[in-house]
Amino acid sequence: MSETKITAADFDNIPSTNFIDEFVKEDMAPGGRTEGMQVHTRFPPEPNGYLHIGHAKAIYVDFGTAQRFGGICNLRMDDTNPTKEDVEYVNAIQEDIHWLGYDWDDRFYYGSDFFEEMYQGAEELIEKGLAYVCELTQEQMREMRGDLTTPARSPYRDRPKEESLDLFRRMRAGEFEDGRMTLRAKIDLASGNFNMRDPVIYRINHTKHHRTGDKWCVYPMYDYAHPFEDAMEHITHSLCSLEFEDHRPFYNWVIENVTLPSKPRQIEFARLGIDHTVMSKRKLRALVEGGYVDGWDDPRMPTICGLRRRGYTPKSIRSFSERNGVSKAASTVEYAFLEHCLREDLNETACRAMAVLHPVKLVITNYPADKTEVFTVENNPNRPEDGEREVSFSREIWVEAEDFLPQAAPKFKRLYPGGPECRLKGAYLIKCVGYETDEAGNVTEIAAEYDPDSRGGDPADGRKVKGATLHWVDVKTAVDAQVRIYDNLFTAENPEEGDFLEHLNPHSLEVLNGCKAEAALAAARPGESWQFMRQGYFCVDSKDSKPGALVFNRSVKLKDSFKPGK
RNA sequence: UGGGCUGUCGCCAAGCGGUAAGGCAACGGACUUUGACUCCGUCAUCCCGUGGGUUCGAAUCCCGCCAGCCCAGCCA
Repeated sequence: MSETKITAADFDNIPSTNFIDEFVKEDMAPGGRTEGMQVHTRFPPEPNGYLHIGHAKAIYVDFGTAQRFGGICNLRMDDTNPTKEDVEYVNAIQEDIHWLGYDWDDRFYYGSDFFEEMYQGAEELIEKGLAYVCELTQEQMREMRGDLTTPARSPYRDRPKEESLDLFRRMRAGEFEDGRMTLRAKIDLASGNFNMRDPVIYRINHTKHHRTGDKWCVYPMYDYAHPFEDAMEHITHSLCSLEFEDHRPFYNWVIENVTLPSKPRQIEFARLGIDHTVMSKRKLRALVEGGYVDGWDDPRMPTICGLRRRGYTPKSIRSFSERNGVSKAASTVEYAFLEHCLREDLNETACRAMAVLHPVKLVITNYPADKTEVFTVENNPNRPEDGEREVSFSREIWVEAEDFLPQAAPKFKRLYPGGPECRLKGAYLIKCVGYETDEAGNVTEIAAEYDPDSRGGDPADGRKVKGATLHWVDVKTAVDAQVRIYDNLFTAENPEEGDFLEHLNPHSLEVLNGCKAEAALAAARPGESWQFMRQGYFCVDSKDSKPGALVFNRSVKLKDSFKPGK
């Protein structure tokens, strides 16, 4: 995080990346609302589930905005509803944010840190005649809320403040059961904005809170708690998603009417949507609890932990968030863009290796049966500093089934009898001379001849190689692996429409057993990503991989310009 | 139907009165011991949801209309 102190005069020199930056600059400018202050934001998740890629955008907006302006960003667990929240999630949330590469130093808060102050603030509102205890039941309140054109009502609205104060104190003391009464802000029952029709700001709930235990039985509502927390933490800019735009008038009402140490400003932006997946916690939870996926960290999930297990890197997710931009227009980004950001990072950093997903044995008929050679290949052509590794080669090797065809096909420049000379990456040039099949006609073995004068892959006479370069694995030293190939979790572009479970993709997971990998991969570590030549990027599974039993998750496939046929 | 917000290329997104950035996707081509990467080129000619208006001049200002999203939890 940036340590630089920025002065008001410096703000003009910081380029704006989005409309929020413009607002911040306006506030920080001479004469502005927060002139002379340090930009201070916060990321306020409710600890009731795991973080997903949508949160990654919010994290980027909250932490990133602070960073750009030399400011700071707090992490706050918004835990004002004990019936939904649990400590289980608190640690996972912190871990995910750190993994993404952001840090809040010692500024870690809980909304519940301010319960006492919030309570005092509520008494202040009562004393000012701006809040009252309402005894309407939930059903009655709903009935009396009015509708789009008729105002709401409450018979308790004009109750003397002494009476409300007494009742509110007894609410806190635990005299009443859940739902018996509420504290409401007294604003405008006829407002076109329902959030201003005397919103409930405190409710009774005798559930044990994950942090404060049984200390409280009255809890503040989000709309009251959030501006309060922001002000207590001296947040200058409270960035949140679009659905809270309607709540801003009440946010400001609280800031204006309760004695608070600072006056934050709420700015809303559009939340992130990605096609072929769902983002709401409710739906993600349904996928986990319904057993449709393996858990919150299933590699198909858009959760941070799922993406991590899939092989996504923090850098790729940050880049995705940043390059998506921030605006107020509801958007659904294509999954292809997320994939692009990952490829971009992995192409740079992932070591190459050879592995065969659908192995077929290829016998080099003119190569001695008892001979083994060792070739040296670079780990990453983009980064010579990553070194080289050795691969063994002998008469029998595994090659990819799709690299062979019984006969020629348009544009196909790999193996087929009488086909072009192909290069075995780092080894020799070969030509296919035949093949064998079983009774069903499946190819069981391919026969080829090699050119002994092409050691390393370069023909001695310098002739041009017509065929493609193929990856391969020596049969003698190959290690077995399981490979998991993933596809979209949903077939529909927007599964949010209707019953989202109807759009589940039955082929979102394909498990391949008996895959062959080169010997060096036996030492691969969980979480490491490799590029298996032309097959994509694969991450060693962090849960199911054990020594001697490799499991790879394909994070993303490579782009492929080869289109068979014509 | 009341309130709030949004509408610029298939998907994101700049643009803030001076004559439509960029990225992804797509499509050509070059290069290549990954049909990857990289590189070059094409991709909103009377156009910026739409109809008017103001102006020498508008995607940008004004008015109307249309479409989409959010709000009637003692959830966040």
